[in-house]
Amino acid sequence: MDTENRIVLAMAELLRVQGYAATGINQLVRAADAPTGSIYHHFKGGKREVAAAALRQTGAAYIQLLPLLLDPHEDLATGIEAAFVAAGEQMRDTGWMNMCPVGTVTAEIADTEPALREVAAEVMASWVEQGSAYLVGRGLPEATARSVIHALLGALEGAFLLARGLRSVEPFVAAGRAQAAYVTSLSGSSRQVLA
Amino acid sequence: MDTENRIVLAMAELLRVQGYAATGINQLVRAADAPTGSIYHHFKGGKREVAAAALRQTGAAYIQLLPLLLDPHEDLATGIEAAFVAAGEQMRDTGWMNMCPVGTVTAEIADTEPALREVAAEVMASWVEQGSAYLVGRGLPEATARSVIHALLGALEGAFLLARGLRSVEPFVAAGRAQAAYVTSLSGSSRQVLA
DNA sequence: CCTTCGCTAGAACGCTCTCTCTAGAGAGAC
DNA sequence: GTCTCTCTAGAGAGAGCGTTCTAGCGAAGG
Repeated sequence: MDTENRIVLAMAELLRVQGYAATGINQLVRAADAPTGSIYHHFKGGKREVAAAALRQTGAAYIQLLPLLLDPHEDLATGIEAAFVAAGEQMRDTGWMNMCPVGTVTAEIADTEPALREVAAEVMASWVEQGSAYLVGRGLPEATARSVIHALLGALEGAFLLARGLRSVEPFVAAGRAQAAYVTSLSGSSRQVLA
Repeated sequence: MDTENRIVLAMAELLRVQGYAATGINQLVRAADAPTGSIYHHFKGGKREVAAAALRQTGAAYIQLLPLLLDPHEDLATGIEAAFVAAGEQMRDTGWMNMCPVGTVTAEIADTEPALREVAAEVMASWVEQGSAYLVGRGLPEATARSVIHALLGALEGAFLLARGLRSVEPFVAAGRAQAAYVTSLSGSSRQVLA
């Protein structure tokens, strides 16, 4: 793998685990096994630009998990519940590391690093776009799909946060149950969001 | 107000806005208008101990909002939906600052500051405890209440995160709608979680 | 062969960080 | 008064930060 990619991947991993401010260039140098000079050669914007690249790359990768996890289930609600449980178990099995650098970073830099916050917003917006397109494909009306994907993404990021603090899969199980019930209620007796 | 309290409050505010790693002692000194010496006099553990106190204090304060926001509504689901919308509007009106230091901090320090992570876990556990007690008081069975409060807290923290990145109230509206539908489904036709 | 150029390499700079240390102000006990 | 003790006050140490800079390696082109 080339150096540039190693740098981005190492940065993504560090952001995921400890956020932006706590991640130093020296640490990145060690993790990516690349000299300081190379980092500034490939990313003239320095630490900030490497972080932006890492957020974009992992953001694009993560949303592809949506169809991967939900396609196998004919019933959307069942698939969602299973996906949340799976995410929780994976988190537990990897020592409660947060699985989403975008989530880890957004909170801490939103008011101190405007450029990075915009990158995070861009990534999240693309999640909403692609996610709601997928849900439309699964039979939800456009407006409903947008609302559901917002709720799903929020519940997922929130579950990561709680699980990371509590070191328990319970937030994932509960979130999956709630989102499944919500989605079920949409196609059930009342279709109030459809209008 | 005495110095010790000023320090804790200033730290809570800084954590809320920019997280733990990005918050420096000098910044805290300026914000709390207290000399460096005083900080280390009151908190021998330094920055870490101040942060722990701030997390505990705001954690205790925040859970008290639950009855405050939900008591006025006879229907639990309606109250939840309204509370989410209100939280979103307040966040928008305060310039999209995250309203929860615990959430802002947990992700970034979970793997680098074990002592603080434990404090965050303590705070979150007390939220679950007090929150589920409240929901039991509102008529939910014990096990259901625990699951619901996990889902609610997760959805709330997740909505903060998304809203902070996207600078939009849409995550709050969507989360409120989803959680309301979930709670309604519990007392509706099917009581599957009750067993 | 030699030149060019993308990239590696890491020393060094100026700055900021957390924390320690010494000095003294101010209130209360006697 | 004066002794005591809590707390204020901020300069300074030592480490680490992000970034810049110069030097040179090694493959491609002529």
